[in-house]
Amino acid sequence: MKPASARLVWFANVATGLCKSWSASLVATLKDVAERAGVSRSAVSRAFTEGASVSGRTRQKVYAAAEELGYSPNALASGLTTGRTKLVGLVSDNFHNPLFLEIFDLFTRGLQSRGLRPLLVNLSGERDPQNSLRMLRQYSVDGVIVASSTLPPDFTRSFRGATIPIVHSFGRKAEKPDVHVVGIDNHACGAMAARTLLARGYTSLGFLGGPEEATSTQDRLAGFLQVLKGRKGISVTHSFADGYAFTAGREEMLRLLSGDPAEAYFCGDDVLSVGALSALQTLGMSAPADVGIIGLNDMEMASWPNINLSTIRQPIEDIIDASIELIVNMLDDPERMPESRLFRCDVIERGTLRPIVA
Amino acid sequence: MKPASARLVWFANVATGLCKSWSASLVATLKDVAERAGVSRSAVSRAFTEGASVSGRTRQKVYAAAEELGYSPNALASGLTTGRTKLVGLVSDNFHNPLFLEIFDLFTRGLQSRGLRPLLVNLSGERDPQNSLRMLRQYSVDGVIVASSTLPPDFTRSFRGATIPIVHSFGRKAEKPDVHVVGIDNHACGAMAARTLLARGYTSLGFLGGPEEATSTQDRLAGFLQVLKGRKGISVTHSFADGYAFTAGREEMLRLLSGDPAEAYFCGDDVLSVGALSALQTLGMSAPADVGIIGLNDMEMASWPNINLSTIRQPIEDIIDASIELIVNMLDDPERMPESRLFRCDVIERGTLRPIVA
DNA sequence: GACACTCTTGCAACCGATTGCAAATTTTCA
DNA sequence: TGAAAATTTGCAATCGGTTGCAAGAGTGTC
Repeated sequence: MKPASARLVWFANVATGLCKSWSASLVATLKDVAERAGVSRSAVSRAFTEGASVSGRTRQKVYAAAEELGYSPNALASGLTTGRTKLVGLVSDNFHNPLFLEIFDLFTRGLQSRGLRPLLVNLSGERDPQNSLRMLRQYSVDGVIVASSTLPPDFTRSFRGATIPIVHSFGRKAEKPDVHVVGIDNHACGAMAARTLLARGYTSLGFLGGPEEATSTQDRLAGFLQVLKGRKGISVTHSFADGYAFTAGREEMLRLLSGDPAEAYFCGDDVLSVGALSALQTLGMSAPADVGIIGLNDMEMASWPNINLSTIRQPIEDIIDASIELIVNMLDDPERMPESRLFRCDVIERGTLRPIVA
Repeated sequence: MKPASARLVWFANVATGLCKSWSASLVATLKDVAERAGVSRSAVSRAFTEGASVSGRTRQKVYAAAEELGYSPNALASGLTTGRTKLVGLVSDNFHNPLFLEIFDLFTRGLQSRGLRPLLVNLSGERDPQNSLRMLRQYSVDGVIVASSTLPPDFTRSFRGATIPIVHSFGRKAEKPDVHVVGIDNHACGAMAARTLLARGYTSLGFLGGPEEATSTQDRLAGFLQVLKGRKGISVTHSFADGYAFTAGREEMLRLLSGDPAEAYFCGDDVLSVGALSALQTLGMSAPADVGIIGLNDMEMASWPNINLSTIRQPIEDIIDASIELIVNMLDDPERMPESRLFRCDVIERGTLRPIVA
């Protein structure tokens, strides 16, 4: 069970060129490098550790030997002793909303640029966090990012007991959250949508939400209603789509249009809006001529000229940057008090709402 | 540096309830379980190993102790000795084509269901595989899946030297590939597109491809041209978009329409087609009335009623299943001869081509 | 040249598991 | 009942690193 180091040295003595390709398969270890450089294993370890006590001369020798052997330190072995694996769990349950491709792109790049590695976990309907938590603990991840706007509040709560740094991105804000939350104020966004529609003179308004059990849906609806409640001359209705997905939005809008639709709808997510627009189109209608539509997120597709959706922009770059920053800080200070970090949203004027009335 | 096991036992003696929450933070180890169950560490290890030699009685004792301590084995430590981490590198450079969200969804679920964990690597423009390769080696991944239809052939070639199981999904087929390739026959798809357009009576045909350097673009074009070359009465043109993305497709189609456009275009990817359709719409035109469009992939969006794109379906589920199956097989037999595994594509008739001429 | 001080280095224990081997136990069968 | 066979168990070495500690080398000063 120890051919690697033995054989390696042999090849290393034969020819550097050959060695290079072999070292790739029978991976070189600390010990191999130490022997080749004529120093102790500790010396090699220190040479690869920022700020460790090594002389320049030793470091040179070590680097040279490492280069020849194609050595690079085993992150898992070092994680075993240091307790730092640089692995970060990236947990999500939304693999159907195109926005999340943008989100994964930003997360992976952000983590990579800080030397962290995303271990992707697809919840795919699993509501019990215990399995994921156990799995992530098995891999000794340094931290966990949960990216989801739909998970029930107790999902992340389970992580509280475990002293594992966690941030919930796109989660629900709270005065005293169980874990760090980075996202937007969904309640305020709902209110913003309501005011936007009012300013354009709509008097019969509808909320076409995502799944009723999603916290984001609940909060957006609550904010929407709070602004409108009790206003005279304004009627409000609301209903929910089956999920945050195109088809769900389209179906629900088809259903609404078959009855007595509102003048304008606030859709709980852009992907729902796009579904709703498709429903309009199918019935020979369009926005804003027949029905006004405002979405939420400003996903890339919203700006496509054939969609041109008026929406509320959620600053996903800021949210993701802040999430990563929080995780990184927590690596040093895991006990840090959980806080909610919220970012402002803005209305993006495009072509699915009629203009503001004077 | 060894408070975990020591303290843990103490708590375990005090109260099981308390212990549970603590064991979550100061993670219990093999040793803790062994002590609590009154057996050796080997026994505990064996109790958690499928098919190891343990008596039922010991196993019960161990499970009971493990349950009380909230123990689950450390995957990294075990990976260190067994050489199996159950980590699989999932490498991609396409985070802008919505199709890839579907692809990531399928990959992560497929891997997870086989007990493997995806370590996501975002190439984000990096053309040199050495960095990723080194990184993946550092984490001792059991295998690597490269999911990309655009990477240059020598990207995966670098992995050949390393005896690390690798499959290239959505890659270019070859007689004797450097690594396993799973995907479609892009050349055949190009030919299929050409024949589809001919059958509908188009006489002036265009290829609107993705990036010229992408192997998939090159092969699709070659197949397209091969069918059409030398046919009299048929004219062919081709050009390339800047990337596999909406905007790129739209821009290129706008450019084409400002000149002397063909009667029908084969777009190298659905997302380009959607961009092209948007361009038509902007200029007050539509498909198939003014220009015919056929795409490739059949991404979810292609079936949305307001897009309704005629396209060639790529069976991504099959491709992904086969890729995972290959990786799993290679865990046992890493030296397995690389092969190309190709799946058939089918034309999906929707609304952007005129009907077949009699 | 001797002494005190700082910087380097190697030894050896450790991280949390696995596993070959031999001893101890149980089972089987005459 | 007893010996042989089969099963279970623990010891100790190992995987690839890290790190506290003490010894060794190097520097500066008088």
